[in-house]
Amino acid sequence: MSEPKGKAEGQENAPNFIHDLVEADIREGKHGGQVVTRFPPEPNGYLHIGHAKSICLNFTTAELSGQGRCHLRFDDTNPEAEDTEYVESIREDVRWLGFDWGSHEYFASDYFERLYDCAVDLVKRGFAYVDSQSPEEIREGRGDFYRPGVNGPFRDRSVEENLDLLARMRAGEFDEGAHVLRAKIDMASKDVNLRDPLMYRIRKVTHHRTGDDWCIYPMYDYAHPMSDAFEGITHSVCTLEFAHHNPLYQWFVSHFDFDPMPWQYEFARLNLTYTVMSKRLLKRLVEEARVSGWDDPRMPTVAGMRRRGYTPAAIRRFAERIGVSRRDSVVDVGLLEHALREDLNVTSPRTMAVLRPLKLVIENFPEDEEVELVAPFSPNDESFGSRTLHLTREVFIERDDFMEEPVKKWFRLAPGKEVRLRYGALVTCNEVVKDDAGNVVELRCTWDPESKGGNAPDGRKVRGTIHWVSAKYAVDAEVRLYDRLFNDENPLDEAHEGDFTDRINPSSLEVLPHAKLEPSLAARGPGERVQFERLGYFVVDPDSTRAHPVYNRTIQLKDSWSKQAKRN
RNA sequence: UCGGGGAUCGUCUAACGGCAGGACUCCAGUUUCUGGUACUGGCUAUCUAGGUUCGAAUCCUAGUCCCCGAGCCA
Repeated sequence: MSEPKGKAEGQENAPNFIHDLVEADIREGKHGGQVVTRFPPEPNGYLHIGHAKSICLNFTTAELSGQGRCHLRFDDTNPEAEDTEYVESIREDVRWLGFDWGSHEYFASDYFERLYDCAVDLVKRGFAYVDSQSPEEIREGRGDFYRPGVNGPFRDRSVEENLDLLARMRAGEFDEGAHVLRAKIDMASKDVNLRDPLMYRIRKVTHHRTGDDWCIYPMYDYAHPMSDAFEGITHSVCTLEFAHHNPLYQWFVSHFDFDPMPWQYEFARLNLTYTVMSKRLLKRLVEEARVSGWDDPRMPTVAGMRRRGYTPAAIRRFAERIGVSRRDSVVDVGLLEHALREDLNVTSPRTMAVLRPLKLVIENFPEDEEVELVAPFSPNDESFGSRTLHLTREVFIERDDFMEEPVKKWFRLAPGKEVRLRYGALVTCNEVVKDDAGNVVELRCTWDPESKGGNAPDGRKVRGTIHWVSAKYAVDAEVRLYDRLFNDENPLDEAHEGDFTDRINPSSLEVLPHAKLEPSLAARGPGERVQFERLGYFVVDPDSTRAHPVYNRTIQLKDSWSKQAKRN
């Protein structure tokens, strides 16, 4: 049965070689058609967009099989780095992204006893031994890329002695570094990972879950494949830098009778332009207070993106679009931003807010009069409903929407020009009021009372439409304007002088303390997303209160005018 | 001096010996009470050199460049 060649024509399927390969396994009935994957973070930090790619991959791969499942497993084998704080944030982030691991939440630390038993078994069968060399001696004995390693003096200890030593390691009789358990493989292997890799080390450190029950902890290389096998993982998906571990992974699991027998597959990790992704660097940003924390809206962490106003759907869509391959790549952050706008465009109510207010007085509008206007929350979707706006004698408009000496093709307000106040009325600017320093402080206009709602009865075309807020009803708010954290497409580019923190965009955050909101915006709670018409998408920050609303700019609308203006 | 992985529009990615396709970006236009959205059209790519073949991004040979690997981290 041959598939139609190529997917050309309106291909909706995201390119994804892992999916292709798993689908082939399902077709062939491998593992009885079962697909079990896992997302295995170490709880030592916050998840970022790179993890999100992996989460999406693992969960969607499992979905390929009708009865598949994806586990959430915390790889907590290094007690020094880990903490329950991170466990909770990871759970929250995965859930927020829209994935459900059901009852399949596991910890590598749950397997400590079983891992130990398996280690004892390997010792008994002559596949592991206790090495009592110092760390320096072990490193020396391992050789390097060009020289094979050499067998150490403890490599041929008797099974009895190894068993005794291992038991005493566990019992806490030895200091850290005194002994380690090593797999007995091949010190001369071309593959450095196979030169008797460490399985256990002594660490007298309290573990966030097992407390002081253990003072020996398994290494990733041993714990990870075994944990996969314990859980019945069929497809163990990880990033490319683990590719060298595959032979070792297979070595460990093949010494036991697991069914299914897991296999490891590697894909290229995500890199984004204008972004740093490594935990180490993100940590520096936090510690050096370049950002407000792990959930700073400029951070590529899931928590930061959530606070920024990203939607889970946008992130999932992005992950699907960029595909999965084995090629090192740097994805243009514009792709992420596009996926974001695409989702926000169809999910966000339209509202009006003025970021940098300029007062506009309608001189022929009676002082105490108000005009009620019904404005839809969406231009294309009636289900969003509408709200009532009040046009009053004094309104605020955006400073950027007025130009005293307009450039060519300027559609907005200028002396003598007529514009539409969106859903409001047509107004013409008559006079510009300035302060002593020559700054424009107020605009005096007249309106066409016949244009209530926004259109003139004579049908004349008015090109410019600007947003506005009634001065009488406006609600004061703080608006935080976020932009890309770095100026440089590749903040880590070594061709530059200095360090990546020198490439931080100084205007990645601008706080506007006195923005003016339409009243409907004051009642919204943290996490609610809206569009400020003509400006961008915004989200209510957790800092927001009824008395002091705070909105974060998620992303600007595409702006072909500013592009054109730059060319002029 | 070793081993592994990789190279296709500016970016990400398809094509598995048979018309180099899609998405983003960019450009031009239509619609529009958001200079938004939607819609239409357009530009742009097979690392290099040989070879096999009617036909090569794909197979072969030789090279070039990039990434990863020598933690008692994951």
